[in-house]
Amino acid sequence: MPTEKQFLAEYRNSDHPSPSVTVDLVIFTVQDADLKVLLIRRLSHPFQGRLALPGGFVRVGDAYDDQGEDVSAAARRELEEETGLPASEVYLEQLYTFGEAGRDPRKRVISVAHYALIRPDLAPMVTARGDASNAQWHSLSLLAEGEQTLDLPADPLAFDHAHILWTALFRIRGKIDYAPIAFDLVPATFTLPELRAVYEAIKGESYDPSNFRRRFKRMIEDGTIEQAPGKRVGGVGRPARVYRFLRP
Amino acid sequence: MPTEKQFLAEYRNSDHPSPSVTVDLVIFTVQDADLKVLLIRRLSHPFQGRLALPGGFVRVGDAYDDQGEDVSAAARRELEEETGLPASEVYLEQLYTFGEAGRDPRKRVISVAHYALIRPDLAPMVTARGDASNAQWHSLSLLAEGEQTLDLPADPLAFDHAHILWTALFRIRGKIDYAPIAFDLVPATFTLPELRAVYEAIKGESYDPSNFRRRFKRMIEDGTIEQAPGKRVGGVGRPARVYRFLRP
DNA sequence: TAAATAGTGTCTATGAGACATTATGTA
DNA sequence: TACATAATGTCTCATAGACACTATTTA
Repeated sequence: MPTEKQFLAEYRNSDHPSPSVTVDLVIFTVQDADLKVLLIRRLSHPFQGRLALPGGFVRVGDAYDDQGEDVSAAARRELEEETGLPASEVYLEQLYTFGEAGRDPRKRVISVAHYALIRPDLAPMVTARGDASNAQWHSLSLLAEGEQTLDLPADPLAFDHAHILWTALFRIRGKIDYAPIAFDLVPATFTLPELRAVYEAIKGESYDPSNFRRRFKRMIEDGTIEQAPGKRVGGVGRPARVYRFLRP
Repeated sequence: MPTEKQFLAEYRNSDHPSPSVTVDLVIFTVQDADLKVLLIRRLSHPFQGRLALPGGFVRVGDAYDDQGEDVSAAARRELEEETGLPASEVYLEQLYTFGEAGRDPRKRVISVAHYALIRPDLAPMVTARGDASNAQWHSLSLLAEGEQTLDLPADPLAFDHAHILWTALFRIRGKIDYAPIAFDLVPATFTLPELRAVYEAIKGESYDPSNFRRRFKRMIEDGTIEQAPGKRVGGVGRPARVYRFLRP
């Protein structure tokens, strides 16, 4: 009976074929009360010319003492490569793993999809970079209203990315009701109307301003958000108070 | 510029090393008001002799026209192999993908964890089979009370399986509040006290029988559950009415 | 001053927690 | 009949929806 050490020393990889594993990213932001997602235009086959989610391969090592990068690290790395933003400034979470055979016509690819939330003050930096990233923000407002499929007939997404995008939208719609993810879609200081616009963009429905206010009045009493100095000036109408989210 | 067809014809797999992909299963049942999970005793290295979650490799094909089985199909297959039950009788859902480098000391393995819910009338069949499956039900009642780590010091689980198990428990604790998963943990006909025992086992807290009853009175009015003929006889005390869940 | 938007107050319906009370079976 | 458990009823409080009203800014 070998010891565990001996077993590992003699272990050889089996000869079964292995899949490739990728991470795909559904990167959201809210600009002008409008939910947007970052998509790239594919330059090569397959699905050449189609819009697609940003993503890439998980780097795998075959050395005994280096198995490569964590899947979560691959997601962070891709996020930084695609947006130019440090992952520390972005909310990033694993979404779901899409592992249907044939979802990539080239070979067996299993995708661990993630979603990310970009604050609107950082969103313009993503598309204003000089480098070769051809990523653009695309509005989801048309889709959110009709609850239709996310495949616009005129411009369907590559691979199963419409399915992934729909899954991500469904996830944040559910999660915003019980987790403070809306604060990752407003600037560090924000007004209650701005926060409400995030909820309305994600849920695709309007909220009563008064009742929405009351909902966050409790968070002020809790100490989860606090009033910040200054007001939002410049627009028409009464300026709104400014708040800051205190991450627990 | 090649067409997509030409591109695919000329496509060759890159020479990057690929990971192995497995599915691991967190299989729950509730017996005698007690949440239980199905674990196997590992017979070989690594972690020989330790308890572990059932699981296995996703079968991957390298032929152009056969990329192997879907990840979800692999989970169903493993579920049937480990339990002997048809997957159609079991609730099965993807949980999370665990892709940390080094989580398997042999080589890079990415695990797409799933969880399953077995009705208590089927649970005895899982462990009463003649074949070589050395799976056993293990109670989680000790762990649920103290909210401690799931690694019992005396018998820690193999790999990162304690982490996976904790993630699954956390998931069903949240999901039972808004999805009808409790009905997958009672027989086809059940009493309200039986259903309440499932909630109490999963949440690790007790429910007021009266308020719990009111909560499901609405489902009777909705038509999501209906009264079934007969009563639960045999025990002491007043026999309880029997209900049936009408899957929407 | 008018328009626009921010913020407050109030009425009501619904649902949950706590707990007393009644009903129906078995030993 | 005593006991155990199922089922019902009630009181109270917290919260959400609807909506009327007040406050503060700009044009």
